[in-house]
Amino acid sequence: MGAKELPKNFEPKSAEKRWYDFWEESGYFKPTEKPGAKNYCIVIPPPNVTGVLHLGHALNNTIQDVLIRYHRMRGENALWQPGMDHAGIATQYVVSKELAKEGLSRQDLGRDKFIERVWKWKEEKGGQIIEQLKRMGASCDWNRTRFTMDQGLSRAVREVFVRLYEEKLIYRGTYLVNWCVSCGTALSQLEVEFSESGEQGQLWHIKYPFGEGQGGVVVATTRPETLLGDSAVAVHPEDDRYRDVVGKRVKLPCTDRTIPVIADAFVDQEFGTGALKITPGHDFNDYEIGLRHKLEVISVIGTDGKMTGPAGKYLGMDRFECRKRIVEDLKAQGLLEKITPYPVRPGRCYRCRTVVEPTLSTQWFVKIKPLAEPALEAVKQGKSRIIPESESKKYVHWMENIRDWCISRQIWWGHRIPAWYCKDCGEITVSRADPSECSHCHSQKIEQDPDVLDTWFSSMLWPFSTLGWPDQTPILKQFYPNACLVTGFDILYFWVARMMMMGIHFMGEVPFREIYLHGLVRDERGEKFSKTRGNVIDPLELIDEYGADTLRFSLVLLAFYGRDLKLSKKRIEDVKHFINKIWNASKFALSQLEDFDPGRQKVEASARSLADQWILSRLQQAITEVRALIEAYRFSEAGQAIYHFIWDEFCDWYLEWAKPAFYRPETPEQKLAAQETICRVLDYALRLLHPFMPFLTEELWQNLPGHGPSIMISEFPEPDPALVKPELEERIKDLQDAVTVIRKLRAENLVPLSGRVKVLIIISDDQTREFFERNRHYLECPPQVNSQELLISKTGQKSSTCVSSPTGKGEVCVDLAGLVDFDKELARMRKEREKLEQGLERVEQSLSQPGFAERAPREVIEKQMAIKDELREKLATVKENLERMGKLKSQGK
RNA sequence: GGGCGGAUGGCUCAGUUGGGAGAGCGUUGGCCUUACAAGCCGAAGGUCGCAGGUUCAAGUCCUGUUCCGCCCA
Repeated sequence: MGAKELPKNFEPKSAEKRWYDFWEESGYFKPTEKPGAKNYCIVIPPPNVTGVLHLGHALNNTIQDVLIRYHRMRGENALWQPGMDHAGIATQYVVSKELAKEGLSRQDLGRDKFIERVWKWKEEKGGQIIEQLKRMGASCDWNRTRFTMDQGLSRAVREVFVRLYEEKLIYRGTYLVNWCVSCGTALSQLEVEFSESGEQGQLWHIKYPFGEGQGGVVVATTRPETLLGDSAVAVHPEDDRYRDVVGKRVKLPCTDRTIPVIADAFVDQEFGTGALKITPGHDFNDYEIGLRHKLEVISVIGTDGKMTGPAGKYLGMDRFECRKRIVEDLKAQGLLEKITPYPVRPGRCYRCRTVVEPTLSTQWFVKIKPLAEPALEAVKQGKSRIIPESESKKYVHWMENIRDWCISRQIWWGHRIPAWYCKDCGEITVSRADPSECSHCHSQKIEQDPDVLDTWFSSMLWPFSTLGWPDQTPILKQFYPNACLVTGFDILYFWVARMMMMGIHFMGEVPFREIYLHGLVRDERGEKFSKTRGNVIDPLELIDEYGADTLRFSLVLLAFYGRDLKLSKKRIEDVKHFINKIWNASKFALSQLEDFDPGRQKVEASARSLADQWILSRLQQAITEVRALIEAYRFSEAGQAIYHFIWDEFCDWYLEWAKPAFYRPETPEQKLAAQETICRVLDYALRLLHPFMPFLTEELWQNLPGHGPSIMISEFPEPDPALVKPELEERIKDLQDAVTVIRKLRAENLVPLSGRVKVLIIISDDQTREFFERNRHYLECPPQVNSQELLISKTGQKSSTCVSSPTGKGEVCVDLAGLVDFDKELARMRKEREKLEQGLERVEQSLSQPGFAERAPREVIEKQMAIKDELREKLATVKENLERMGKLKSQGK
């Protein structure tokens, strides 16, 4: 080998840095702007500015990179638009924590100073994830990186808010909302999480005595402290137990109020006592019932989680403390009937895990139905295709049951709501530019709403705001709608649904042609990664240990269509082995190509050997498959197709068959043809693999004779029909079958490769026999048999010391020269016979099935007949051999 | 409670208009065969969750059922 000799192993660290810098400096990440080329745009799901790379990002971005590299290589104008999300609550939390270390709160700093501080934090520590994505090999156009709080994107937010307000699709009102007492802000429904298995709670059975007379009604509740805000007790209208009670009034314990007993069909008669306390101020269902019955809404828990004025003597007490006190007081009054354990599922803040308190509050909302309907239709009509299909059902279901969206948040970091309240006339001014006076009475005493918008309000504009909207930029025209969105199905509602609504509403067209939703990355036991479980794997550590390509390909192989994926070190090791295999095969191939120049040395197709033609034909098949599978978002199968082609076909068969052409060429043309073939196949195989393993493939490709500037901008392989040879493949298959049988017989009789054997192949069909004879070197070459000792014949003269087994086209006999273990061989053959008999029985049964001949299609009948014939022949061979061997054994030979 | 999905060799999963049950890993036997022991060549291993039905033919379609997962209430 010459100067180009490759190192023993692939060294990911140096290759990754080297090639990534090279690509970026060469400007390969930018769209090519080739005139006439198809536009292909993916916008990145913007990671949080506070985020660090986890395996979910790794998967998500690997898939996007596969797509974008694939389409780029197909010659399309490919733009992968990167950026980050300002993550309102999360970022404010991080910076507040930093401040706390200095003994400060955000209130100490004041709003403006705090915001300044957040920006400073963002510049210094935010956005680490961008650098981490680069380590994954992500080929985003980094010059176009956007941030949701950037000026441009903020302008888009304002434009959208104002337009929706003008269209009366945004309104302000006082309703029950999910309130986090710890974060001090309202949350949307989606930001409230429920624990998977429920939590241990209790059910308190409390007696509400009748206002007059004896007795009372017993209610069961998991939240006794809310009774202070009760407005009624409800029972089911058809509940006989309470028929006489409806309309009466009961005394509300711990207060001096009485409340009515009402009838409402919402009540579940089976639950508890069948009587439900109604607290419209602190429960969503009760709120609805309250509306139906015009009940008073009483807030007894404040925004700080402490009891309020209407709670009477419990004023100022924490809500959980109050629960204990209420229970004690009820006990003291003899009103507590019993306590039973009961699993509860309290809603918790997605950010801080505090139990969310439904609270009456004045907030901004988006009236969602008018926006949801077209977005629902778009998916139903296939304008945006959700992949996998099953996910679109969830989308439809969600959209059909969607409720108004609370968009105001009582935090500081985010897009401030562009609404100003007039102190004089009380009217609201909503404006694109900061106003100096009230638009109603021109008073200058106006004050901006202190709240900011839900972070999703800006990210829902991402597919067009990143491209310049509200300006009608050329790039917006070019790349909207985006070709594809790749994201996890966990944010289908949060993000995808909202982008659909906004895209259609403001751009008049769906934001994406296709939406690919992938699963969650889990650990090897199928559990979610979490800090509390302690099973978190840092992708960067994996990259350090195994290389980015290994991680990428591992994720791809596991990313089965529509499923969560279970990652383990073992799977990663497997891919490491595959990479090593590619490396070694390439090393071998390149070592044979040192004197080869594809530009100068033209090879006639006729000079190609059978093996050359075969591997080229198989390559076309691989190309066709990989293209189709990528386009169908079947990444795992695409990866497997490449794996199979490279390992099983290229390495295991072709390289072995090509070796004689390199080591002992019969003619220079033969060697040249093999060189041309190996060069071409390696070139194309690397290109097929490039979207999945960008670094390894570039490293190897740059060593190929006649390579271009970068594999990244080379053309993705297209199948060449002229090279597809199904008949040749069939005949090669016959050879491979024969080789496999020789190997099998050797292996089962423990004959090492060093042990010489004589092989006889009996083939009655003249054409096949002649083909075998002409290509006998292929039977010898993965070295199973010495050429002098291979006999191919029409009829057999089997020696007494041979073992044999049928192949599809004949019979293979291996002479063990006295080494036959008769018992073992007889056992093997009996098993072989048994299998064939079973198979034959099955086929014959299906053939003899009444109606089969009349109703089955001709090709099925023919196929079954062919199978039957083959099995029969094989069975006859085996039976004959069994008999022969039995005789030999009894003769004691 | 409602919606959706899954159940196929020890494990992870393929199986695309119904037509002789597949792959990778693991297990196991044998090989240092000059690209690769991170390798090579073999082998074993499944009544396709259960019960019905449609069909000449069901892992594949229909109905019911059990378990598991996810989402929503």
